[in-house]
Amino acid sequence: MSKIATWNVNSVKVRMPHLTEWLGTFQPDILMLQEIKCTSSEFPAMELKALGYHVNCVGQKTYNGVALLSKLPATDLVEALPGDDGDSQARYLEATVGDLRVASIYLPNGNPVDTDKFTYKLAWLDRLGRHARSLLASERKVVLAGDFNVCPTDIDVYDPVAFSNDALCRAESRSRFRALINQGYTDAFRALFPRSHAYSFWDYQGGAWQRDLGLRIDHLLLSPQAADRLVAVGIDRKPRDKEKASDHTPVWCELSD
DNA sequence: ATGGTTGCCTCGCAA
Repeated sequence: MSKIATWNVNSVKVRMPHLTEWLGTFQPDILMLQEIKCTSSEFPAMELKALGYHVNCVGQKTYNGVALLSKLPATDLVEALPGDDGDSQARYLEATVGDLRVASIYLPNGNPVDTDKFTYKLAWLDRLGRHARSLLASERKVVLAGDFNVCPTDIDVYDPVAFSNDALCRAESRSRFRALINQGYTDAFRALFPRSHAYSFWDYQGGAWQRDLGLRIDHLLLSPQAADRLVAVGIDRKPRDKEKASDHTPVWCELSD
């Protein structure tokens, strides 16, 4: 059995106490991190190695940044989403861990929608779609995990009307996410909880966490070979309830061997 | 009500 999780930590340096505690109690085999908000050389690799994890990351100064923690070593690393050599933002890390091909993804937010940020997001989603198709063709167990910054449907957002023009909910974003599903990827959480309103992100503002005004934007997408092994999935709300919490909380799944 | 909060080598920007 493998426990695989994704967590947008919103600054790994600030979140190290929560991260180390969560690793110790949950004991994931693979954890994909987003928004580490530091360069690769600043990443606290030594402390995480001391907890029994192999550490790989793609960082940049101030913004973005993704990482991969794994109990088994990671090989054959791809450190940027293929398809645009001019894209220098640290948003993608893919590797082989055991018999899994995994990717840590931090998709562009895309707001405001009347700017080039939205154009960049849609282009990034198109690139991800092309690359995801090539991964699917490998017929391996693939897990695309991360902060997709897409609410797939209206049940994934606490106020669909208020968010209807937000980049996370716009039809252009949802159609591209749905295209991934239509290729053959399974949204792990939705596969086992078809109707539940469960969120992975709550804004820091306005008491959103206390009022459960959230969005489900962190996802685990499984290739058919991985989806056949899916035995459990969940959203661990406990870290979000702590002092100095990230605005996201971990999403996890278990795959049988 | 154009508010509110967090993190970043900050005096605004991104989320």
